[in-house]
Amino acid sequence: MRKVTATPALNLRSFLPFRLSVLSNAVSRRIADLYDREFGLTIWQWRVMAVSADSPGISATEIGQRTQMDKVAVSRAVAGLLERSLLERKASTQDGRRALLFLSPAGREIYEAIVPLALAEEARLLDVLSTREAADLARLMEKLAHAASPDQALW
Amino acid sequence: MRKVTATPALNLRSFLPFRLSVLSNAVSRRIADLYDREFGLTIWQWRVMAVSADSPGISATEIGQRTQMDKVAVSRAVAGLLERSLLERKASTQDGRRALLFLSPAGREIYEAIVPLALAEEARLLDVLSTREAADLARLMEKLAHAASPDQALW
DNA sequence: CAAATATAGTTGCAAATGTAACTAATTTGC
DNA sequence: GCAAATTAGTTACATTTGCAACTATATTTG
Repeated sequence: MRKVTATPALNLRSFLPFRLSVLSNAVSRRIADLYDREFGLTIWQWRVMAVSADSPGISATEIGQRTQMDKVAVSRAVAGLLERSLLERKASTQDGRRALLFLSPAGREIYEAIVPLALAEEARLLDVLSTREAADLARLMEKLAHAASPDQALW
Repeated sequence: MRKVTATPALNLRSFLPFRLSVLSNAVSRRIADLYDREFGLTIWQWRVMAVSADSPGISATEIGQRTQMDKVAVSRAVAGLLERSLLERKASTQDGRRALLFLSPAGREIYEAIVPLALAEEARLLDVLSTREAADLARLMEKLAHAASPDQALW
């Protein structure tokens, strides 16, 4: 009797990591275009602005934790925003290493202009799902996030 | 009566494009580590190998279409694989511009070693979902893919 | 309280990536 | 059947990214 060693099939098109990557890139590209075209911002600058708006006085390290950016990426995004005076920085009085970050008035203005556009873009995507489906998706992604990175909360 | 202009809330943590990006990165990182650590392959080299295994004699352009890689990325991944003799290339007799790509025996050997590991990694993720949930996820991602990129099939 | 260790953030350098220009082969349209 | 336009794939250059080393401040420990 001949031994048959079947190679298990791997079809890229149905391989979850591949699909996730392609979908995420397609979605990101659309909104990155939006931020860049309209406001000259990178995705990372936008993320920094978003958490700074949410938590004025946040530090770069905390931004990194919340946004899953590494500290170099945060540092560079912050530098770009300071350069354009969209962000303001004060040294912490308790800890001279930390810098507290705040949106400047100009930064807040841009932030408030972007928010509705970003939400509209998200809504455009979610429009193809029912309320129930959108909730399911969030729940399933939550589970996957936990499986992919058990030790740390991803968001 | 004072006019109140409420800024709509945007919480990064619940913003779909952000979540997708973070989840996709977490998943990709795990499997990229696998390909790299064990076999010295990049994700793009792995993708090229996967479609070459599936469709021997495929061209670089077709690989790009199937994997959503741009042609420069394909060209570089192919160059790296040729360099290591994991891939073989013949000119097409019908069209002198096209190059037909095949896994070499060594390439096939590596491919067959990776497949079970990649599938195991995928299974490890999908383990946290029921069969039903996994099917739902695939369906929801399909819908989003269509919404994100209406003109072209993403996979 | 001084030395060692840890943390916040930046900088420099190498590798990866994207864009545009290019070569070579093919197809189109007159 | 030949000039113009198109397509496959590579190369060159600029930009982005990731990692390690660095500076400066804070904390720990003996």
